[in-house]
Amino acid sequence: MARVNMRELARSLGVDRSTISRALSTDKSHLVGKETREIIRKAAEAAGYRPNLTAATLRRGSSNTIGILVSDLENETFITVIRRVVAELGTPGQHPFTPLIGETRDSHQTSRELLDQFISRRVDAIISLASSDTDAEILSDATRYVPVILAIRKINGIKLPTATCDDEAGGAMVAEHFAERGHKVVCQIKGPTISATFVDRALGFSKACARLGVLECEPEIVAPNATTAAGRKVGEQVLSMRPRPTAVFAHNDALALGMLETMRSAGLSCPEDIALAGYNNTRISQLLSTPLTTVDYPVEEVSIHAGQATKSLIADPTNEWSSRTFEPRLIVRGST
Amino acid sequence: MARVNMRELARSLGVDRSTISRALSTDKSHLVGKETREIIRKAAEAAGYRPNLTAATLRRGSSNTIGILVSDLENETFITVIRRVVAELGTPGQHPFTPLIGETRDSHQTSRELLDQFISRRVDAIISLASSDTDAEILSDATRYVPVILAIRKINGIKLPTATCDDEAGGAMVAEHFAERGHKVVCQIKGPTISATFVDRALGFSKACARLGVLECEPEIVAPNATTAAGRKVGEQVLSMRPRPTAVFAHNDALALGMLETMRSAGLSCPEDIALAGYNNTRISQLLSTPLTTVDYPVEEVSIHAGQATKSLIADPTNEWSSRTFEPRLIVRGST
DNA sequence: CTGTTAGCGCCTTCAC
DNA sequence: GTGAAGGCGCTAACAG
Repeated sequence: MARVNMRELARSLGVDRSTISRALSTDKSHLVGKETREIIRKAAEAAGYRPNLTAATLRRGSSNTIGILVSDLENETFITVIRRVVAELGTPGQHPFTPLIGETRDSHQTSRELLDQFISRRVDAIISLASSDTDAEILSDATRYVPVILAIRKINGIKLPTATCDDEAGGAMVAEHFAERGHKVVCQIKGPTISATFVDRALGFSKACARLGVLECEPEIVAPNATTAAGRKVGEQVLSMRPRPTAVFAHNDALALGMLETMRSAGLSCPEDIALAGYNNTRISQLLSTPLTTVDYPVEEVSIHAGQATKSLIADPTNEWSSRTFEPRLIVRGST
Repeated sequence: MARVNMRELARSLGVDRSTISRALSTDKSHLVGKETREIIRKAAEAAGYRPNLTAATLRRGSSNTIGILVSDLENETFITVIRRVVAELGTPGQHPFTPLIGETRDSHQTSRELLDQFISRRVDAIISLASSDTDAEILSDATRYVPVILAIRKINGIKLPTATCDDEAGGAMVAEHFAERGHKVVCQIKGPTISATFVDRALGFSKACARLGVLECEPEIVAPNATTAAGRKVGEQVLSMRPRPTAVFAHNDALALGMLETMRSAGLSCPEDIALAGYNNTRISQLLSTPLTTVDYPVEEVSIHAGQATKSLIADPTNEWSSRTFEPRLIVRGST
């Protein structure tokens, strides 16, 4: 694994290391004579020279890297936001920021370790799409070293720039829709309450139900994860409720999918026996046998705001940056 | 953004930098007196000391990091393999390897840039789940600096350790199944031919058709991407074929999903009007109104083999490591 | 436009 | 069990 460094390259060309450095940099190459620059570039290419970015980072104090924390790589909404934010920050090469992606799977331990890694590798900013309330401390701790931006999932009682969706409004929309359709007895399949997202969806839904005189079944149902598998499992609890709800609000599309599967196994049809709504408007939601009523997530706005906050804070960490909440939109389809 | 370094920490405690280094390391802390070690650990914690891993990497020559190249973060099979391989290599903290994930979206340019980044950041190994034939050169070039392992997608005519599925066999299985069901006129929705995966699936299917006397419609249909959107689009070409095929083999489940949607829009039902098979056995495939016949991908075996090859080559880059091909399995469901 | 020089923060050999 | 010292490869002052 032969590795040429600047010193050797310089020696072989009879110039100084600093000239090589300048010639190969994007922003200082104009300081080098055109001919010299070309010679150096060719020689570097020929020698298979690869700059050691860890050395550059050490020297420069910054790595041109951003850390992205995501709770679940199988969640389409997260992936869309990651892509959009990465595009906003510029592709590697053109723009300077290379994204480092780490998946937490909602493990506090993993979150802590990945945050440590990011900080220790001197990322220029951290964007968390994985924040749960239990991470409040480690995340605000991280801000002592590097700007931290939250997207999708906010944390209450912590002052960090955040781009998120008005989940309370989203939950309320679903409740209002159920009421309009004449449902009297309903229930929620809640996502894990460590995430403020799900707490807000639940709250918005419950408040609206109370206001509209719609009954929410007891006991409350909380899925351990916001996944299809979990939805399938807790779906059985829903079916055994008495009185049985005629409409169910699942806190995301994956949970709704699981619920749908359980219903199918039980020989129940949707929406005739039980109406069902999800959240996020993921691609599958419209491909199902019964297309799913769901809440469209303002992915675009959230991504752009998060990306711009990140850029601004990298440019100057003392910049003030406001948190913003964007509006969701109800999409009515065949399942309700 | 206050950052304490070893030197300052050492000064404040009246010990030498090297003692701090030893006390805080996992493998050399036994060289430090028990008391001193505890004092140092506490002080580091209190001061918010974060080791600068870029400096450590520079000094040590290796980063305890592996680069993972993936073509599409929305592809469930890739994500499953990533998770499995990461688990195989150990979680950060416990084990030494932190995964850096980069998405190429099948762009040669992006692949090249990410590879450069990985090499320049001195990753200890690169696992590519994104290899297309056009990347042959940059990938084998990368092996001059760091071990490169291919998973899922192999590249023909390049000698790299590879863990993949026997896609030719998988394609043949589908053709045989179609023949058994009595189909005489069939077609394929092929994935992009830059990936050997799809070339093999096509070849296996075509060979078996020829052998079994099943007619493949002309002209061949190749989707620009292996996504649902692309499947929906080329699906229209399929419907306009004359004679119209009675069975369609889509090269993955996402393409099949798109085809299914196009069929539904055209008022055709599956399998009555057209039978449909996919590939990968992704979770949605069994959740569809018409559960999809598909080919189960040997995810577990591929991941384990790739992970072990990676560990072995990190330990010693000169280790011989064989490529292996694992067997797929046909899953027959309602769509055929 | 190019060379000289110093040092980023860490780990490791060597000495005691 | 601890200290001293050098250098990993690079960039940014400063000089010329």
